Amino acid sequence: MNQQGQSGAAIEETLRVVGDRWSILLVRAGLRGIRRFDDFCDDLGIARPVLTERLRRLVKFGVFERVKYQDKPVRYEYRLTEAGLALSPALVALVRWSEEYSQEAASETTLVHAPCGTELEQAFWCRSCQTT
Amino acid sequence: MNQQGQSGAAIEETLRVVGDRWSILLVRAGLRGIRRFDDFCDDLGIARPVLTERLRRLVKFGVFERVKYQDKPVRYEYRLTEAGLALSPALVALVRWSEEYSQEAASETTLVHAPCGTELEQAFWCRSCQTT
DNA sequence: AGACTAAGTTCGAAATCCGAACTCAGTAGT
DNA sequence: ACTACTGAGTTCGGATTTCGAACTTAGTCT
Repeated sequence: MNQQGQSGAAIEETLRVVGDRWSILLVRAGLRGIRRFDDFCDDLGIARPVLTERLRRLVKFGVFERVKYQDKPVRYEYRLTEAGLALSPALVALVRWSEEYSQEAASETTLVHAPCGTELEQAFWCRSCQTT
Repeated sequence: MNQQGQSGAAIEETLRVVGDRWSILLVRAGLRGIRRFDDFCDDLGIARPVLTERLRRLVKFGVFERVKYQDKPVRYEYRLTEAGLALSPALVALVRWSEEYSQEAASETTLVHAPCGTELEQAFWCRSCQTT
């Protein structure tokens, strides 16, 4: 396995979208089913004005979408888009890292292969060679 | 594939270490071979006082180590530790995301399987079943 | 001596973040 | 019809972070 090309702008690009202290946490909350403004607020302890700004930005970048969920008093909630869901491999990698290398690692999260129960590894996979 | 346990504190843990605007960029610079203070500074355009603070913190958390590389005028450089290198799967996942979902995606980075030249995918791999 | 290198520090100005209180539209209870 | 409540925000002044530019320190090179 080797690296080619200059991954120059690629990470900057992603970090421009989710590279602040809250956005990744918002995505994780979204993955856990949180959708409402006040719930994000309570769950993360983020300040309201910052939450407003972050959600707007994430909507602009296509990570969340703002969906009307009732009319009488018009109310909107925020749902992860396909692009937002696609961030989960990155989140998984970050969780993994804390489990293996963080000193305070007190967590127990594991991903398990449903058919056999073995803990999953995250690896590079070459589909044509059928090897890692 | 299914998820178990509450990944509650796990991501917060990682983000406490690399969750600011610069740390992940510093790790990426480290992976590209950058080691010296001024080079990090020039490469990222980070303000010097912030760079000082970030490197110290990353050393404290075991991502970089501060290594003396000459005596006469005592000079130190910063090298990624094993834990720091272990962040690369997360970086790869972030690069991938920008390639697939970012609007401005102008990048060309690919990881290639050296033996056969096929572009690598990132997937979950169950070692015992030998399947994804 | 004078210029240069490299890793930081110091400083005041600018941008962000924060909590707490407020707005707005509508609903529910008495 | 008055009051209380809900939920998605906005407004505000103060605290924290970040910034760029200039400075320091120790030692080398000419």
